[in-house]
Amino acid sequence: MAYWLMKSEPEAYSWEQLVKDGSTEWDGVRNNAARLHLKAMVPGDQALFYHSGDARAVVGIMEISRGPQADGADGQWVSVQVKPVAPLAKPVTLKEMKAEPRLAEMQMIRQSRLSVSPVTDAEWAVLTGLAKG
DNA sequence: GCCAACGTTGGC
DNA sequence: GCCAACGTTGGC
Repeated sequence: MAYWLMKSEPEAYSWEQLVKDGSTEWDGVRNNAARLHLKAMVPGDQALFYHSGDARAVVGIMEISRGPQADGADGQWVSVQVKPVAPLAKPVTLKEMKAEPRLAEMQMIRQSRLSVSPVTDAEWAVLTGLAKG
């Protein structure tokens, strides 16, 4: 099983909204690197939900509930379906992540604009550990 | 409000 | 095919 990190501005679509909705289509991604990550997703994979903008923290864990399908008329882009698994007991802020040496190589730290990025098993363990406080 | 990073567009 | 200009994202 693979791990991912997906970001959204809470003003656009928040974790709370996802919980309310029960699941959502993660669409509108129009970046090639992010597209490749979406295409690599398999149902059952887990993903961190990161709030960008003012919040700047990982707030919850999602599961990929359906693999990639075409997003848009030209078939060039894809979306996946996600559902919430659990909120983090304690959100992990970007500041904490940057202060943690074991997360220094995280793709989202190295390339902050990338909206969908892979997370290694080790990084996942560290991050969920931080979330327990 | 500013700026860095990065992607895209368009002229050549 | 190159590269300057421009737009967008996201952190500070």
